[in-house]
Order: sequence, then C-alpha cells, then structure tokens
Amino acid sequence: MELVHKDTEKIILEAARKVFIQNGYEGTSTQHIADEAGINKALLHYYFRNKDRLFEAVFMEAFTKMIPNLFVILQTEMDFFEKIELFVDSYISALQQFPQIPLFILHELKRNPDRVVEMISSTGINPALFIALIEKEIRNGTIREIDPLHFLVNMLAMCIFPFAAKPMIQGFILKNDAQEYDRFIKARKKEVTSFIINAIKK
Amino acid sequence: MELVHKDTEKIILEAARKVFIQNGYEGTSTQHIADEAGINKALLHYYFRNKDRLFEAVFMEAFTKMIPNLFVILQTEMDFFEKIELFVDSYISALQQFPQIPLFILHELKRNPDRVVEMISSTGINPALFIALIEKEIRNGTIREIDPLHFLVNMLAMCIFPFAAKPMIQGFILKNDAQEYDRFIKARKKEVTSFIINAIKK
DNA sequence: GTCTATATTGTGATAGAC
DNA sequence: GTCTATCACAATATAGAC
Repeated sequence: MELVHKDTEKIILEAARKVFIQNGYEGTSTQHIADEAGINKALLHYYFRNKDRLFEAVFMEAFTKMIPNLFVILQTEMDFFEKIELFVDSYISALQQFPQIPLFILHELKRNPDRVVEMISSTGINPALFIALIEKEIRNGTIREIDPLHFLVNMLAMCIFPFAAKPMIQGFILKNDAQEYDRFIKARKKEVTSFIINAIKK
Repeated sequence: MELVHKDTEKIILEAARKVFIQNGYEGTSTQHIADEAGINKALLHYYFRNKDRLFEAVFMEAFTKMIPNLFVILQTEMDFFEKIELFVDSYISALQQFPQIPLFILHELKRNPDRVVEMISSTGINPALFIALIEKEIRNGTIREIDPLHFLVNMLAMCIFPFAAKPMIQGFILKNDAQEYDRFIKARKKEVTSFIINAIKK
C-alpha cells in the first residue's frame, strides 16, 4: 500500500486510524485493518498485542482532536467578541480537517463512558475557566445574563453537530447534494459566529 | 422475562429495540437479543427471518422519533416566537423520553447513508416550508436577516447535541455527576429558547 | 520482523424433533 | 410455535517456520 518505506508500526497505525474512525470499534475487524495496511493479522498482533490496544492508540489521538486546546484563545486579552469569532473559526476549521472524528468519538465514548474521566486529566482544559470568563463579561456588561454552561454547550453544539449529522443534513435538508453540503459547511463559520454574538450581546 | 403473555413477536421486537439502540447494529448479536427476550435465536429467525430485517424494524421506528412531525407547529397561526418556543419545548421533551435515539440514528445513518433518501418520503416533512416561513418573517420585519438553513441546523443542533454527547457533557463539563446532567437537561428548554430568540429578534 | 498455519471462540442461520 | 442440535463461516489470537 505504501511505496515509501515507513515504520511498519506507523503504517499499521495509519490503517487502523482510517478503518476504526470510518467503521467504529465493533464495525472493524483486524483482517480489515491488515488488508488496508497491506500486511497480515499476525504482524498487527506483533506490534500492538491485540485489537484493544491498537484501538486505544487511535482513540486517544482522535479524542485530543475532538477537544482541542482552543480554550486558550478564550484566556487571551482580545476583545470578547473577537475571541468568540476566533474560537468558532478555529474549531470548525479543525473539524473540517477531520470531519469523521465527532461521530466516532461520540459513539465510542458511549460504548465506554469511563474513558472520559481518564481523559479529563490528559487535556489541560478546565470548564471552570470558561465559566469564570463568561461571568466576568456579564459583570462588565459586555453581554447579557446567560448561563455559562448552556452557552458553552450551545457553541459546541453548533460547531460539532453539522459534522456528526452529515448524512442527515446532506440527505434530508440538502437533497443529497454533496457540493451543497460542502458549501453549507464553508458558510458556517460566519453564520455561527453572528448567531452567537446576536444571542449574547446586550 | 415477561410474566404477562404478549405476542412473542412483540417481545422480541422490544428486546431488539433495547439492545440495538444501546449497542448499535454491529455491537449487537442475535444471541444477545434472544437472551434479553428470554427466548432462543431460532425463534428470532422464525419471526424476523434474519438480523437485518429485525434491525430495519427497530431503525424505522426510531427514525420517526428522531425527525418528529413537530414541523407542523411552525405552520400554525401562532406568534412566531411562540412557535419557536413550542417547537423547542416539544422536541426536547420528545428526546427526553428517548435520549439514546439521536446517537443511535446518527451512527446507523452513517453506516448506510442511502437510507435517508428512502426515509425522506416516509416522513411528510419538507424543509422548503420551513425556509419559506423564515423568509416571510424576515420580510415582515419580525426577525433579522438570517440564513434559514443555518438557523434550522442551529435549532436542531442545540436540541439534539446534548443527548448525543451525554457522556462528554456529563463527564467533562459536569464532573461525572448524573444528577447534574439531569438538572442540566431540564433547564435546557428555557435556555435554548431564549438563546434562539435573542439571536434572531430585531 | 514477517509470514503461514492453526487453535478457539462467537456469529448468523437452518434442520428437524416435539 | 418453540425448542435443541448443528452447520458454515468469521472473529481474535497464538505458535512456529523462515
């Protein structure tokens, strides 16, 4: 599959990433991964011991893409509305690069919710900082009184949902036109930003 | 499993519903369903022929819950903002009854996106009607100029996402407190409604 | 490191007794 | 209608040759 010689381990990991993220843990066989990597199952076990460990490697990597460290943006000294715009822009851009990640993570997290707790510490993100920021802006009178947690979830929802619900949106709303879907995603940064700002500004 | 005698067919369907929606098509074995129903695999095949047909029955039923006919609300003669409030209230209430449906449908739709097209005709919903409604309200000056499609997706996102992302929200934002999550969901109708109305009103 | 061959268990599905 | 027994096959995983 690969003409250039990479580490075999990396080739396997790359194949696993592709197949797992496309089909999920249970929808994936080690045979399928081996075929994709152009090797055989035994070699896969040689490098990663078993299916679970290989999956774990893929999952962790994907998780950090799902919860990126974009929250640092919110802690800078920019104008608040510019922060929001930059956050939405950056997050949607990141998801455009890996559009399959949201549904993959959501599904696998449901299969094993305990993982979230383990993962929390690995990312440096603390929702409390976000809450504090919003409360400060309310006191300053920059924005109207809103619940910070619901606001956070609203932002994430509007950024993430269109990717997780791609088949529904494309098939149901956009008459199954793939080009329409691409245009829709491209327009979203602007649409979401203005929607949010209008919702919270005083 | 059932003391009262129901139709065996219904008992199997009920078990299949539970197991499929919890674990997805590929995460479910016919054995698992048979155990849940308190019967054996052979009987399952007697009534539903194969796994696919049984799944199809479960999926179709679930799909109509995911895309409910709440759009009729929007076609009534109420005040526009009251329509929005009623839509959000009703939809979140419906999802509260079946909180696992969103992620189930999203995942299974990805596995077979062609289904959406088939399903479109079965529901009587037409996004064009929604678009026309929004455009009318813009002309009337009730709301500011927004893209109707993005607005529709924003509404759906804010209603659906908290259910699809339950493990993430509960584990990551709410420190893994199940009661906190319940309170969060209860508060959402009000939060989402006011967020939307502030975002679109002139 | 990489392969073939194989062990072992689980899967969807059917045959046939009752 | 409902069961047990069984088939054919696919799954994960390991042993052992090279």
